[in-house]
Amino acid sequence: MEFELFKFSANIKSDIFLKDPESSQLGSAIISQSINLIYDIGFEEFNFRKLSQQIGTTEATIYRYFENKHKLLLYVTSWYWCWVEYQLVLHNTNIVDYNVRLKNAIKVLTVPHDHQYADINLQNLFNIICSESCKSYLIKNVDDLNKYGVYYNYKKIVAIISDIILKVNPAYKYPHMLVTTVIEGIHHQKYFAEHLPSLTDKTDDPDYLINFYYQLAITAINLK
Amino acid sequence: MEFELFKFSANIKSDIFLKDPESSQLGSAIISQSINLIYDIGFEEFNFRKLSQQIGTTEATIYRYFENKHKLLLYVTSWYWCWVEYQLVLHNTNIVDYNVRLKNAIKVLTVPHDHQYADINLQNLFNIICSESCKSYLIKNVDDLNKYGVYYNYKKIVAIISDIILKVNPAYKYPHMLVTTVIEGIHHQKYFAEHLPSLTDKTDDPDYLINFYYQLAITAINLK
DNA sequence: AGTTTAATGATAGTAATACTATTATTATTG
DNA sequence: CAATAATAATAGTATTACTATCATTAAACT
Repeated sequence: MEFELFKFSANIKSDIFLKDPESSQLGSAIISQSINLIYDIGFEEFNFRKLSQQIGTTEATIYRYFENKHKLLLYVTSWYWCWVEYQLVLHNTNIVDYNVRLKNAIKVLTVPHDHQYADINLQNLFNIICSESCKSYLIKNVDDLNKYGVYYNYKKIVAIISDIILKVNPAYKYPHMLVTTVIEGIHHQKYFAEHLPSLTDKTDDPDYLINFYYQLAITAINLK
Repeated sequence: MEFELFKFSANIKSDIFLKDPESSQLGSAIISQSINLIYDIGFEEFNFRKLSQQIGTTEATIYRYFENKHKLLLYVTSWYWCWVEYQLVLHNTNIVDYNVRLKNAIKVLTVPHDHQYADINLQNLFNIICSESCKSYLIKNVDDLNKYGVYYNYKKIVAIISDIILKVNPAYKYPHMLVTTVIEGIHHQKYFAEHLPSLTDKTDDPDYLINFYYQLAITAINLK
């Protein structure tokens, strides 16, 4: 009999999938292998035929779980935001200082703490979050999808961190803007550091990103 | 006989195209109509067949100008950065205060000043820059493309504004990071305001974005 | 144990996409 | 007016993004 403090289970809107991938081993394989395959070949080159070959199943079977590869990306990014939510709870329980909470949040958003969770490679996941996650909403049918609540998990993280900001300064006017600027900024800087270094300023300090965005945020928030 | 103070001509790396679209009327139509068509249907739905029908030419002809639709997007985004460079010159000539220069730069990045240039709809262009431009580098072959200098125009804008920042504070450590955070932030906030409003904080003030990012930048830069 | 039900595998097929190739026609240049 | 280049017209191919069908296996119920 196992004893678990937190049982992590992704809380993802059912409109994203046709059949819940958490309901079967094959479903789990679809998610974990998608992450690895998208990491290897990129989302544009990724398709259900290649994925089915990697898993050892058929294209038709994967289509029973997801309508198309875009919905799968939506699932993977939602899973990531669930994971972040879980990490935020872990890192911020019993922390009373909201400045520290904010810094911890930025820390969670900047590095994947662990290497592996169940069969999911968190390093690969974080990598594709940086390079592919914005493709889940930068699409023509974003408004339709949004009606079905498919961006719920991202919005929730933004709301949680916005609330921390408002605890630091209840009069601050732009908490959501600041949060999304920091989140998307982190993703971009990670990507630039790897591929377009002249667009960023990577240093030897492993915490340079955390420090940059924490400084940016905290000074903006405390501006009178 | 026409008299022009500035003759605007895009300075775009020839590796992006097969045949220079500025060299013919058809080429110009390819660019201007691409912008309108991508604006209408989004980059994923956009293809050379639809574009050729809109222009009244054939798919094969467009393929003589561009290898594929991704290169065309690269051309359009590069054209935008050329336009921004031109606007920066226009707005910052004779401005001595570098704080003002920075604010003007952010202004240029936030709103398309004019409505139309030649046959190009600048409103549509700016709109697709916000939603599609990051797809020009968030791709698997980014390193190959980068070797050919296809991101030259974006890098140049980042360098120009970074230099302004360094004039404000020569000791500032992260000028490029700050500039790309602001640029990509502006694009995201514009998009969120239109499609995912709970991720941003749009106000009645038409200058709220300019003010937010100028404040953010200037306080970060002047931090001792 | 045996029957129903559900999930997956195997296979096939279609419409659309992303091109490439070929030849004819028109426009431009020398 | 000839030569050259650009475009139009047409056709064709490989791949992608699915959908459909039916056989097989596994799970669940009685």
